[in-house]
Amino acid sequence: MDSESLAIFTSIFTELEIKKYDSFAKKGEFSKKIAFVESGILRAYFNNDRGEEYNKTFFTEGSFVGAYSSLVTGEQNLIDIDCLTDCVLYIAEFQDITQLYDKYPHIERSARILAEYLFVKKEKREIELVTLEAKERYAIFQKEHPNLEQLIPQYHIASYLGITPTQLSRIRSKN
Amino acid sequence: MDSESLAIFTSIFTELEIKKYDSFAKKGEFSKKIAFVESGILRAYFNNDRGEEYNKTFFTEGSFVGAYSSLVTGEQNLIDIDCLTDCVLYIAEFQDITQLYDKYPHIERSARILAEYLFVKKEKREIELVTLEAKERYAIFQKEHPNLEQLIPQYHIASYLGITPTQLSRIRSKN
DNA sequence: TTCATTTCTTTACATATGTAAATGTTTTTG
DNA sequence: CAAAAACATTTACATATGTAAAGAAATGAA
Repeated sequence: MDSESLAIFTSIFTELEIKKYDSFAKKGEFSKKIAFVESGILRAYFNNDRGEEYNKTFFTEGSFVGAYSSLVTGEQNLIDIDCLTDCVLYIAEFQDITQLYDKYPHIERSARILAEYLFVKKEKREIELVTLEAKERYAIFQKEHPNLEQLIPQYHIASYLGITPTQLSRIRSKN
Repeated sequence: MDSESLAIFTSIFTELEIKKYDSFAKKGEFSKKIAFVESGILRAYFNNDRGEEYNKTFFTEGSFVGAYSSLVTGEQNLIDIDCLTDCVLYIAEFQDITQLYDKYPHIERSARILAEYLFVKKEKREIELVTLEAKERYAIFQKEHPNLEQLIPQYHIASYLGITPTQLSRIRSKN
Protein backbone atom coordinates (compact mmCIF):
# COMPACT_ATOMS: atom_id res chain seq x y z
CA MET A 1 0.00 0.00 0.00
CA ASP A 2 1.30 3.51 -0.76
CA SER A 3 1.69 5.85 2.18
CA GLU A 4 -1.34 8.00 1.36
CA SER A 5 -3.63 4.98 1.18
CA LEU A 6 -2.16 3.59 4.34
CA ALA A 7 -2.68 6.86 6.21
CA ILE A 8 -6.32 7.04 5.15
CA PHE A 9 -6.79 3.38 5.95
CA THR A 10 -5.40 3.56 9.47
CA SER A 11 -7.28 6.77 10.23
CA ILE A 12 -10.64 5.03 10.22
CA PHE A 13 -9.80 2.67 13.09
CA THR A 14 -10.52 3.53 16.70
CA GLU A 15 -9.44 1.80 19.87
CA LEU A 16 -11.86 -0.44 21.71
CA GLU A 17 -11.38 -2.43 24.88
CA ILE A 18 -13.44 -5.53 25.24
CA LYS A 19 -13.66 -7.99 28.11
CA LYS A 20 -13.23 -11.71 28.37
CA TYR A 21 -16.44 -13.53 27.29
CA ASP A 22 -17.77 -10.42 25.53
CA SER A 23 -19.08 -10.86 22.02
CA PHE A 24 -17.52 -9.30 18.95
CA ALA A 25 -19.93 -10.69 16.32
CA LYS A 26 -23.13 -12.66 16.66
CA LYS A 27 -24.75 -15.33 14.52
CA GLY A 28 -27.82 -13.98 12.73
CA GLU A 29 -26.55 -10.40 12.60
CA PHE A 30 -25.45 -8.59 9.49
CA SER A 31 -21.84 -7.96 10.39
CA LYS A 32 -20.51 -4.46 9.89
CA LYS A 33 -17.25 -4.28 11.78
CA ILE A 34 -13.71 -5.41 11.35
CA ALA A 35 -10.89 -4.97 13.85
CA PHE A 36 -7.18 -5.30 14.37
CA VAL A 37 -6.14 -7.24 17.45
CA GLU A 38 -3.74 -5.13 19.50
CA SER A 39 -3.74 -7.64 22.33
CA GLY A 40 -5.80 -10.59 23.55
CA ILE A 41 -7.36 -13.71 22.03
CA LEU A 42 -10.70 -14.17 20.28
CA ARG A 43 -12.33 -17.19 18.71
CA ALA A 44 -14.73 -17.60 15.79
CA TYR A 45 -16.99 -20.59 16.16
CA PHE A 46 -19.81 -22.33 14.39
CA ASN A 47 -22.77 -23.75 16.24
CA ASN A 48 -24.69 -26.59 14.64
CA ASP A 49 -28.26 -27.86 15.10
CA ARG A 50 -27.26 -30.24 17.86
CA GLY A 51 -25.75 -27.40 19.84
CA GLU A 52 -22.19 -28.57 19.19
CA GLU A 53 -19.55 -25.90 18.73
CA TYR A 54 -16.72 -25.91 16.23
CA ASN A 55 -13.91 -23.41 16.80
CA LYS A 56 -13.04 -22.24 13.35
CA THR A 57 -10.32 -19.70 14.06
CA PHE A 58 -8.36 -18.19 16.91
CA PHE A 59 -7.44 -14.53 16.49
CA THR A 60 -4.37 -13.36 18.32
CA GLU A 61 -2.23 -10.25 18.58
CA GLY A 62 -1.48 -8.75 15.19
CA SER A 63 -4.30 -10.32 13.20
CA PHE A 64 -7.53 -8.92 11.79
CA VAL A 65 -10.76 -10.22 13.21
CA GLY A 66 -14.18 -10.10 11.61
CA ALA A 67 -17.06 -12.19 10.36
CA TYR A 68 -15.47 -12.13 6.96
CA SER A 69 -18.05 -14.12 5.02
CA SER A 70 -20.88 -11.98 6.29
CA LEU A 71 -18.94 -8.79 5.59
CA VAL A 72 -18.13 -9.62 1.98
CA THR A 73 -21.44 -11.26 1.05
CA GLY A 74 -23.75 -9.00 3.04
CA GLU A 75 -25.58 -12.14 4.17
CA GLN A 76 -26.49 -13.03 7.72
CA ASN A 77 -23.54 -14.02 9.81
CA LEU A 78 -23.38 -17.77 10.50
CA ILE A 79 -20.66 -17.69 13.10
CA ASP A 80 -20.09 -16.18 16.52
CA ILE A 81 -16.93 -14.39 17.54
CA ASP A 82 -16.04 -13.61 21.11
CA CYS A 83 -13.20 -12.95 23.47
CA LEU A 84 -11.29 -15.66 25.29
CA THR A 85 -9.34 -13.02 27.19
CA ASP A 86 -9.59 -9.27 27.70
CA CYS A 87 -8.75 -7.65 24.37
CA VAL A 88 -7.64 -4.33 22.97
CA LEU A 89 -8.85 -3.85 19.41
CA TYR A 90 -8.69 -1.18 16.76
CA ILE A 91 -12.06 -1.28 15.15
CA ALA A 92 -13.57 0.11 11.92
CA GLU A 93 -16.79 -0.03 9.94
CA PHE A 94 -16.14 -2.41 7.08
CA GLN A 95 -18.14 -0.15 4.80
CA ASP A 96 -15.80 2.73 5.54
CA ILE A 97 -13.07 0.57 4.06
CA THR A 98 -14.93 -0.63 0.99
CA GLN A 99 -15.96 2.95 0.25
CA LEU A 100 -12.30 3.76 -0.21
CA TYR A 101 -11.87 1.22 -3.00
CA ASP A 102 -12.89 3.54 -5.86
CA LYS A 103 -10.64 6.40 -4.84
CA TYR A 104 -7.74 4.29 -3.55
CA PRO A 105 -7.18 1.27 -5.81
CA HIS A 106 -4.23 0.28 -3.65
CA ILE A 107 -6.60 -0.37 -0.79
CA GLU A 108 -8.80 -2.54 -2.97
CA ARG A 109 -5.65 -4.30 -4.10
CA SER A 110 -4.81 -5.06 -0.49
CA ALA A 111 -8.33 -6.36 -0.02
CA ARG A 112 -7.83 -8.66 -3.01
CA ILE A 113 -4.51 -9.92 -1.72
CA LEU A 114 -5.99 -10.49 1.72
CA ALA A 115 -8.90 -12.46 0.28
CA GLU A 116 -6.51 -14.56 -1.77
CA TYR A 117 -4.35 -15.18 1.27
CA LEU A 118 -7.34 -16.18 3.37
CA PHE A 119 -8.42 -18.58 0.66
CA VAL A 120 -5.01 -20.21 0.57
CA LYS A 121 -5.09 -20.64 4.34
CA LYS A 122 -8.55 -22.17 4.21
CA GLU A 123 -7.51 -24.55 1.46
CA LYS A 124 -4.58 -25.69 3.56
CA ARG A 125 -6.90 -26.30 6.48
CA GLU A 126 -9.40 -28.16 4.33
CA ILE A 127 -6.70 -30.53 3.16
CA GLU A 128 -5.50 -31.08 6.71
CA LEU A 129 -8.99 -31.83 7.94
CA VAL A 130 -9.58 -34.48 5.31
CA THR A 131 -6.21 -36.12 5.02
CA LEU A 132 -4.83 -36.01 8.55
CA GLU A 133 -5.83 -37.64 11.79
CA ALA A 134 -6.60 -35.51 14.84
CA LYS A 135 -3.21 -36.35 16.33
CA GLU A 136 -1.42 -34.82 13.36
CA ARG A 137 -3.69 -31.78 13.32
CA TYR A 138 -2.88 -31.29 16.99
CA ALA A 139 0.83 -31.22 16.18
CA ILE A 140 0.18 -28.60 13.49
CA PHE A 141 -1.88 -26.52 15.90
CA GLN A 142 0.96 -26.57 18.42
CA LYS A 143 3.39 -25.40 15.75
CA GLU A 144 1.14 -22.63 14.46
CA HIS A 145 0.06 -21.36 17.87
CA PRO A 146 3.06 -22.01 20.11
CA ASN A 147 1.72 -20.07 23.10
CA LEU A 148 -1.99 -20.57 22.83
CA GLU A 149 -2.06 -23.96 24.50
CA GLN A 150 -1.18 -22.44 27.88
CA LEU A 151 -3.62 -19.56 27.54
CA ILE A 152 -6.95 -21.16 26.70
CA PRO A 153 -8.86 -24.22 27.96
CA GLN A 154 -8.14 -27.51 26.30
CA TYR A 155 -11.73 -28.03 25.24
CA HIS A 156 -11.39 -25.03 22.95
CA ILE A 157 -8.41 -26.64 21.31
CA ALA A 158 -10.31 -29.91 20.98
CA SER A 159 -13.14 -28.03 19.33
CA TYR A 160 -10.67 -26.41 16.92
CA LEU A 161 -9.34 -29.85 16.02
CA GLY A 162 -12.84 -31.14 15.44
CA ILE A 163 -12.74 -33.68 18.28
CA THR A 164 -14.04 -34.05 21.82
CA PRO A 165 -12.01 -33.11 24.90
CA THR A 166 -12.00 -36.82 25.71
CA GLN A 167 -10.23 -37.63 22.47
CA LEU A 168 -7.74 -34.80 22.85
CA SER A 169 -6.93 -36.10 26.31
CA ARG A 170 -6.27 -39.54 24.85
CA ILE A 171 -4.00 -38.09 22.18
CA ARG A 172 -2.06 -36.10 24.75
CA SER A 173 -1.62 -39.07 27.07
CA LYS A 174 -0.10 -41.15 24.27
CA ASN A 175 2.89 -38.84 23.96
CA MET B 1 -17.31 -5.40 -15.00
CA ASP B 2 -17.75 -2.58 -17.51
CA SER B 3 -17.94 -3.55 -21.16
CA GLU B 4 -14.47 -2.33 -22.08
CA SER B 5 -12.86 -4.35 -19.29
CA LEU B 6 -14.94 -7.34 -20.19
CA ALA B 7 -13.94 -7.14 -23.85
CA ILE B 8 -10.25 -6.96 -22.98
CA PHE B 9 -10.66 -9.74 -20.47
CA THR B 10 -12.36 -12.17 -22.81
CA SER B 11 -9.92 -11.39 -25.63
CA ILE B 12 -7.03 -13.07 -23.86
CA PHE B 13 -8.65 -16.51 -23.72
CA THR B 14 -8.18 -19.08 -26.47
CA GLU B 15 -9.91 -22.37 -27.05
CA LEU B 16 -8.22 -25.60 -26.07
CA GLU B 17 -9.45 -29.16 -26.36
CA ILE B 18 -8.12 -31.60 -23.84
CA LYS B 19 -8.74 -35.34 -23.53
CA LYS B 20 -9.97 -37.53 -20.72
CA TYR B 21 -7.12 -38.34 -18.28
CA ASP B 22 -4.99 -35.45 -19.62
CA SER B 23 -3.44 -33.15 -17.06
CA PHE B 24 -4.30 -29.48 -16.69
CA ALA B 25 -1.98 -28.65 -13.77
CA LYS B 26 0.69 -30.69 -12.03
CA LYS B 27 1.93 -30.80 -8.45
CA GLY B 28 5.39 -29.23 -8.16
CA GLU B 29 4.92 -26.90 -11.10
CA PHE B 30 4.57 -23.15 -10.85
CA SER B 31 1.09 -22.77 -12.29
CA LYS B 32 0.60 -20.14 -14.97
CA LYS B 33 -2.75 -20.88 -16.58
CA ILE B 34 -6.37 -20.41 -15.80
CA ALA B 35 -9.29 -21.61 -17.93
CA PHE B 36 -13.02 -21.42 -18.37
CA VAL B 37 -14.75 -24.78 -18.72
CA GLU B 38 -16.86 -24.74 -21.89
CA SER B 39 -17.70 -28.44 -21.51
CA GLY B 40 -16.45 -31.47 -19.63
CA ILE B 41 -15.42 -32.31 -16.07
CA LEU B 42 -12.09 -31.85 -14.30
CA ARG B 43 -10.97 -32.60 -10.78
CA ALA B 44 -8.42 -30.98 -8.48
CA TYR B 45 -6.90 -33.42 -6.03
CA PHE B 46 -4.33 -33.54 -3.30
CA ASN B 47 -1.95 -36.44 -2.90
CA ASN B 48 -0.51 -37.15 0.54
CA ASP B 49 2.65 -38.97 1.68
CA ARG B 50 0.88 -42.30 1.86
CA GLY B 51 -0.23 -41.99 -1.76
CA GLU B 52 -3.84 -41.37 -0.81
CA GLU B 53 -5.80 -38.97 -2.99
CA TYR B 54 -8.29 -36.37 -1.83
CA ASN B 55 -10.55 -34.86 -4.49
CA LYS B 56 -10.78 -31.26 -3.50
CA THR B 57 -12.97 -29.84 -6.26
CA PHE B 58 -14.86 -30.89 -9.36
CA PHE B 59 -14.93 -28.33 -12.16
CA THR B 60 -17.86 -28.50 -14.52
CA GLU B 61 -19.34 -26.53 -17.40
CA GLY B 62 -19.38 -22.81 -16.70
CA SER B 63 -16.74 -22.69 -13.97
CA PHE B 64 -13.17 -21.44 -13.91
CA VAL B 65 -10.44 -23.98 -13.35
CA GLY B 66 -6.93 -23.34 -12.13
CA ALA B 67 -4.44 -24.10 -9.40
CA TYR B 68 -5.61 -21.00 -7.64
CA SER B 69 -3.31 -21.09 -4.62
CA SER B 70 -0.24 -21.50 -6.77
CA LEU B 71 -1.39 -18.76 -9.13
CA VAL B 72 -1.96 -16.16 -6.45
CA THR B 73 1.01 -17.00 -4.24
CA GLY B 74 3.52 -17.82 -6.95
CA GLU B 75 4.50 -20.86 -4.90
CA GLN B 76 4.84 -24.41 -6.13
CA ASN B 77 1.54 -26.03 -6.89
CA LEU B 78 0.52 -28.64 -4.31
CA ILE B 79 -2.40 -30.11 -6.19
CA ASP B 80 -3.00 -31.90 -9.45
CA ILE B 81 -5.80 -31.07 -11.83
CA ASP B 82 -6.87 -33.33 -14.65
CA CYS B 83 -9.74 -34.27 -16.88
CA LEU B 84 -12.35 -36.84 -15.96
CA THR B 85 -13.89 -36.49 -19.42
CA ASP B 86 -12.92 -34.87 -22.71
CA CYS B 87 -13.05 -31.12 -22.17
CA VAL B 88 -13.28 -27.91 -24.13
CA LEU B 89 -11.62 -25.03 -22.30
CA TYR B 90 -10.94 -21.36 -22.92
CA ILE B 91 -7.52 -20.83 -21.52
CA ALA B 92 -5.42 -17.78 -20.58
CA GLU B 93 -2.11 -16.94 -18.96
CA PHE B 94 -2.92 -15.82 -15.44
CA GLN B 95 -0.26 -13.15 -15.69
CA ASP B 96 -2.01 -11.65 -18.71
CA ILE B 97 -4.95 -11.10 -16.41
CA THR B 98 -3.04 -9.69 -13.44
CA GLN B 99 -1.20 -7.30 -15.77
CA LEU B 100 -4.55 -5.71 -16.55
CA TYR B 101 -5.19 -4.79 -12.93
CA ASP B 102 -3.41 -1.43 -13.01
CA LYS B 103 -5.11 -0.18 -16.15
CA TYR B 104 -8.52 -1.77 -15.52
CA PRO B 105 -9.44 -1.53 -11.83
CA HIS B 106 -12.75 -3.19 -12.62
CA ILE B 107 -10.90 -6.34 -13.52
CA GLU B 108 -8.98 -6.27 -10.26
CA ARG B 109 -12.29 -5.66 -8.52
CA SER B 110 -13.66 -8.83 -10.11
CA ALA B 111 -10.57 -10.68 -8.94
CA ARG B 112 -11.22 -9.45 -5.41
CA ILE B 113 -14.85 -10.48 -5.52
CA LEU B 114 -13.89 -13.88 -6.92
CA ALA B 115 -11.32 -14.42 -4.16
CA GLU B 116 -13.88 -13.44 -1.53
CA TYR B 117 -16.45 -15.78 -3.06
CA LEU B 118 -13.97 -18.66 -3.15
CA PHE B 119 -13.13 -18.05 0.49
CA VAL B 120 -16.78 -18.16 1.47
CA LYS B 121 -17.19 -21.45 -0.40
CA LYS B 122 -14.15 -22.93 1.31
CA GLU B 123 -15.36 -21.82 4.72
CA LYS B 124 -18.68 -23.53 4.08
CA ARG B 125 -16.86 -26.70 3.11
CA GLU B 126 -14.60 -26.53 6.15
CA ILE B 127 -17.60 -26.35 8.44
CA GLU B 128 -19.26 -29.26 6.65
CA LEU B 129 -16.15 -31.38 6.94
CA VAL B 130 -15.86 -30.87 10.67
CA THR B 131 -19.46 -30.84 11.79
CA LEU B 132 -21.15 -33.32 9.47
CA GLU B 133 -20.87 -37.06 9.01
CA ALA B 134 -19.99 -38.48 5.62
CA LYS B 135 -23.62 -39.44 5.05
CA GLU B 136 -24.72 -35.82 5.34
CA ARG B 137 -21.86 -34.58 3.16
CA TYR B 138 -22.93 -37.10 0.54
CA ALA B 139 -26.45 -35.62 0.54
CA ILE B 140 -24.98 -32.14 0.07
CA PHE B 141 -22.79 -33.36 -2.77
CA GLN B 142 -25.83 -34.82 -4.52
CA LYS B 143 -27.67 -31.53 -4.19
CA GLU B 144 -24.77 -29.41 -5.40
CA HIS B 145 -23.81 -31.67 -8.30
CA PRO B 146 -27.09 -33.23 -9.42
CA ASN B 147 -25.69 -34.83 -12.57
CA LEU B 148 -22.16 -35.66 -11.60
CA GLU B 149 -22.97 -38.90 -9.85
CA GLN B 150 -23.87 -40.60 -13.13
CA LEU B 151 -20.85 -39.24 -14.99
CA ILE B 152 -17.87 -40.16 -12.84
CA PRO B 153 -16.81 -43.25 -10.89
CA GLN B 154 -18.01 -43.58 -7.34
CA TYR B 155 -14.52 -43.76 -5.92
CA HIS B 156 -13.98 -40.19 -7.04
CA ILE B 157 -17.04 -39.12 -5.11
CA ALA B 158 -15.85 -41.08 -2.08
CA SER B 159 -12.53 -39.29 -2.33
CA TYR B 160 -14.34 -35.94 -2.49
CA LEU B 161 -16.26 -36.84 0.65
CA GLY B 162 -13.07 -37.83 2.41
CA ILE B 163 -14.01 -41.49 2.80
CA THR B 164 -13.19 -44.83 1.18
CA PRO B 165 -15.29 -46.35 -1.61
CA THR B 166 -16.17 -49.06 0.91
CA GLN B 167 -17.70 -46.55 3.27
CA LEU B 168 -19.57 -44.77 0.48
CA SER B 169 -20.99 -48.09 -0.58
CA ARG B 170 -22.20 -48.70 2.97
CA ILE B 171 -23.83 -45.28 3.11
CA ARG B 172 -25.56 -45.85 -0.21
CA SER B 173 -26.85 -49.27 0.77
CA LYS B 174 -28.48 -47.86 3.90
CA ASN B 175 -30.87 -45.70 1.86
C1' DT C 1 -20.42 -61.26 -28.35
C1' DT C 2 -16.90 -62.56 -25.35
C1' DC C 3 -13.18 -61.80 -22.37
C1' DA C 4 -10.48 -58.73 -19.62
C1' DT C 5 -10.48 -54.82 -16.96
C1' DT C 6 -12.51 -51.67 -14.10
C1' DT C 7 -15.74 -50.53 -10.71
C1' DC C 8 -18.84 -51.61 -6.94
C1' DT C 9 -20.34 -54.21 -3.04
C1' DT C 10 -19.77 -57.18 0.75
C1' DT C 11 -17.46 -59.37 4.58
C1' DA C 12 -14.51 -59.69 8.60
C1' DC C 13 -11.81 -57.48 11.48
C1' DA C 14 -9.16 -53.21 13.33
C1' DT C 15 -8.98 -48.47 14.87
C1' DA C 16 -10.11 -43.60 15.69
C1' DT C 17 -13.37 -41.26 17.76
C1' DG C 18 -17.99 -40.38 20.14
C1' DT C 19 -20.98 -40.64 24.50
C1' DA C 20 -21.86 -40.79 29.26
C1' DA C 21 -20.51 -40.99 33.69
C1' DA C 22 -17.15 -41.13 37.37
C1' DT C 23 -13.08 -39.33 39.25
C1' DG C 24 -9.23 -36.25 39.76
C1' DT C 25 -7.20 -31.73 39.28
C1' DT C 26 -6.99 -26.83 38.88
C1' DT C 27 -8.89 -22.35 39.24
C1' DT C 28 -11.95 -19.04 41.00
C1' DT C 29 -14.21 -16.79 44.47
C1' DG C 30 -16.42 -15.74 48.89
C1' DC D 1 -8.16 -20.81 53.43
C1' DA D 2 -12.23 -23.48 52.10
C1' DA D 3 -15.86 -24.45 49.13
C1' DA D 4 -17.55 -24.28 44.66
C1' DA D 5 -17.01 -24.23 39.99
C1' DA D 6 -14.55 -25.21 35.96
C1' DC D 7 -11.62 -28.15 33.67
C1' DA D 8 -9.09 -32.51 32.52
C1' DT D 9 -8.63 -37.39 32.63
C1' DT D 10 -10.17 -41.98 32.72
C1' DT D 11 -13.28 -45.84 32.01
C1' DA D 12 -16.59 -48.65 29.55
C1' DC D 13 -19.06 -49.17 25.80
C1' DA D 14 -20.96 -47.70 21.04
C1' DT D 15 -20.31 -46.29 16.29
C1' DA D 16 -18.31 -44.40 12.04
C1' DT D 17 -14.89 -45.42 9.29
C1' DG D 18 -10.47 -47.79 7.68
C1' DT D 19 -8.08 -52.05 5.65
C1' DA D 20 -7.76 -56.11 3.08
C1' DA D 21 -9.59 -59.45 0.42
C1' DA D 22 -13.18 -61.76 -2.09
C1' DG D 23 -16.95 -61.78 -5.03
C1' DA D 24 -20.38 -59.43 -8.12
C1' DA D 25 -21.55 -56.21 -11.58
C1' DA D 26 -20.61 -53.05 -15.18
C1' DT D 27 -17.79 -51.43 -18.82
C1' DG D 28 -14.79 -51.50 -22.67
C1' DA D 29 -11.90 -53.58 -26.14
C1' DA D 30 -10.86 -57.28 -29.34
